[in-house]
Amino acid sequence: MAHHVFNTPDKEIYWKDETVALCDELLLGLFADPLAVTYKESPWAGGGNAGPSVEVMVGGLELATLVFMDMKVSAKGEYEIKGERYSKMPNYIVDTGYGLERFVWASKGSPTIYDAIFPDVVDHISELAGLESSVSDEERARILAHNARLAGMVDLEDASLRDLRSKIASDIGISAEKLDEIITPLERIYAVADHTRCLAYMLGDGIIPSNVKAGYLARLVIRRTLRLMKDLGIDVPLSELVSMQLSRLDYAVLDERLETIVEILDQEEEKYAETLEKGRRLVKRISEGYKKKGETIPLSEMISLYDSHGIPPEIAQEAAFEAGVEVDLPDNFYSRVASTHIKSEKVEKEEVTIDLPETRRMFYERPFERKFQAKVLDVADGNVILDQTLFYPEGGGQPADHGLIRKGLKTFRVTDVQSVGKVVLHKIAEEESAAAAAEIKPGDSVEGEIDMTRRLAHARHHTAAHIIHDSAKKVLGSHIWQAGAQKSVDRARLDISHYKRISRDELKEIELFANRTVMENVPISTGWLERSEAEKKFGFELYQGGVPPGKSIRVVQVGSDVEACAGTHCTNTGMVGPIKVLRTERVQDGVERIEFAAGEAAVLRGQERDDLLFQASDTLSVPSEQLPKTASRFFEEWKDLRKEAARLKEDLARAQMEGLTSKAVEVGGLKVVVQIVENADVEELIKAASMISAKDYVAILGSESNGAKIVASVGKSGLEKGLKAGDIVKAATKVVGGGGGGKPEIAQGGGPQAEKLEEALEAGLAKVRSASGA
RNA sequence: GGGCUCGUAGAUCAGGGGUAGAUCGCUACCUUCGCAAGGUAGAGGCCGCGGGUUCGAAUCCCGCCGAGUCCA
Repeated sequence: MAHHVFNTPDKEIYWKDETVALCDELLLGLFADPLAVTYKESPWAGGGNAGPSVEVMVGGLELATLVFMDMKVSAKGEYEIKGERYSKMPNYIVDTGYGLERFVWASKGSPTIYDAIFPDVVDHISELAGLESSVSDEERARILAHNARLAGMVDLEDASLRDLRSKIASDIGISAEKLDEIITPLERIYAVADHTRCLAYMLGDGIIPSNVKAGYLARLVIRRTLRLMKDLGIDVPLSELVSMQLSRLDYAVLDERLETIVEILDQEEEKYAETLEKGRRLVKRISEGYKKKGETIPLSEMISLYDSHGIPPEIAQEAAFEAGVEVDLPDNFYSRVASTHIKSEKVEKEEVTIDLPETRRMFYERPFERKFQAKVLDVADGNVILDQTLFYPEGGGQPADHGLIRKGLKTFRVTDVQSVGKVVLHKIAEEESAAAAAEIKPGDSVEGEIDMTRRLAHARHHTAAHIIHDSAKKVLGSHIWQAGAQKSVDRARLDISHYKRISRDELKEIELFANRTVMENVPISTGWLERSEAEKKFGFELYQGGVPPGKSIRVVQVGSDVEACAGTHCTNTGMVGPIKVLRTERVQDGVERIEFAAGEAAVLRGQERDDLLFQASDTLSVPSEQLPKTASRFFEEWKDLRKEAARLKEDLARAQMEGLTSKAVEVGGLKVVVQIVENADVEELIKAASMISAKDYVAILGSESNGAKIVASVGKSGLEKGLKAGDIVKAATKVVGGGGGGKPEIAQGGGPQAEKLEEALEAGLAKVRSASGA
């Protein structure tokens, strides 16, 4: 229950005093005791606005909040509330919220609001948790009532929950522990009851859990509820409880919707279990690391676990404890997390207003006319403003029209069209804008001409977007809602709300349905309707692309799809031409993007794909039908060959080893092999070298493959003398103009000057000589 | 919209410029009347994709794709 009052500088309806007076009147009408009513004023801020607020309490129970918004966020504002700066607004608004259900509670005298509103649900949850119903137990009822009254009077921001508890306990005359023991499970039950109902509403309204925005809120509620259920030992799927809540909502939920909601919840429950499981493993690994070092897990690690892996600190602590490591976990954990996030700066939008009469927009009545006459009202910053236009300004995901503006024999290209307030701006091409400013003057008559190819491509994509949206709804379910759209000349995309990835088969079906709608060639009707009338007729599903302003809205009907839409459309679905779905993308959790092309663009995109097929089948010399089979065959063969090559290299190295060791020279008491191995790559050299050094030789091997490659390895005796393979390689590769390095046992390197390979190996040998003290 | 994390064997993950690893699972053999356990051997990797830097990239840089998570 809420109502708003908008006051403007010219017209004040009512403000604080009168609002409170009205509230007082209402309460006195309902309650006999005026002394039980308390008003408490405090600053309020939220959603970019702020102002004073008044809490209305009866017997400790907050029944209503009266908010008086008269400030907005402003970097240079003179008031500071909750760490943000605000300045006064010209308009001031009264926003009151009366808790209907709280009134019911207050009048019924039940122990808590939940017992008053949905006793059956509370009973059911209590039963699942193995607790007796609270309502029947008189002592509990008394304690709860007392608790509620006192809790309502204390501002939680000022006092900690623990202080509050002990105060209440002593008031009632029991120990704080006893109070805790009674209240904690009950609080959880009420919380589950409350959260599941909240979820019933949210999901019933079509919100899909996500990692952003409202969907994220839904996910948070789901997870919190799951944790509460676990604490209570309730072992039924969350979807069961929410279904129960849904069944008792005041509006009917369709079976299909219910099925979707159950699926969403089950999926969320499973996902959360997975996240937690993954989290526990991660904590265990991290714990082991700290255990080895004999340290406790620092706060920074806990924050990172929560922040980037979603592992609640309690669960992390539990898992760490199991691994035998202590955790540094302060009480104000969550506010510590918050402080690591930098507050995003809100940019104040400068409202541009142009003081010119409204531009008449003719593109709705005459959608396929190319040319029009108009009078110039103004020219500013390369923008021409006319009294009327056929140019469609960018809006609703449809880009602006392009075209020409003619004055006499001079023509100027229009490269952008924007709608600012009621006025349409025609942007002249950068390089022509100076000439246009010189030529075109207010009062002139000009002719406009629309680039119809571009306009039609937009229209096709726009209409196609409506058709795809409709098809997606048919294929995926009625929970589909448009979450954004963008059209262009050669492709378009439509974002829809959906709780899982669209499968390849579903995508094909959507494409097929869409093209059937095209082939049915049904007329598209567009027209202006009174907002309330349109809503009554078509429901809120009209507002797929957002809620447009104004008293009357433009309604576009494409087959079974009806939307409020300001774009330019085809006249019938056949005009759209073929629709080709190109791909899907998961733009966020819970939002799928469908990319598609319509009309000529669809044909072109199709041809591009055919080209890919032709090119691929051409290189493989097989017909395209056999591409998948051939490709996988080649891939398998390639893997086999790779393995075989590795085996052969090993064999080859082994075979070469004997020949190489027989040519060893003695340097400083070490047997050293210095050889060029023809046609060997690095891998082969490494294998050979490591085999040679295994027999306690020093190997310096080189080959020419794509420049000079040099590998050195040092056996046991060499290592004992402090000889390092890396040093040998570094000395050798310097000669061929490159570099190298590695471990003491084996190292590799190379350089571009292959002709100096022999010299390089000599340098390597010289290094051995000097290092071994010979 | 912004931040953070992660893509390596069938699974879970190490490695973070220098010959791709561990554990579980899988296959074969040994042991057994048979199974489990144990022992031995082996198979299994475009280190997500594409660029760049480098003598050399799974590793560093950039872009893309995919997944997760937190915040407003």
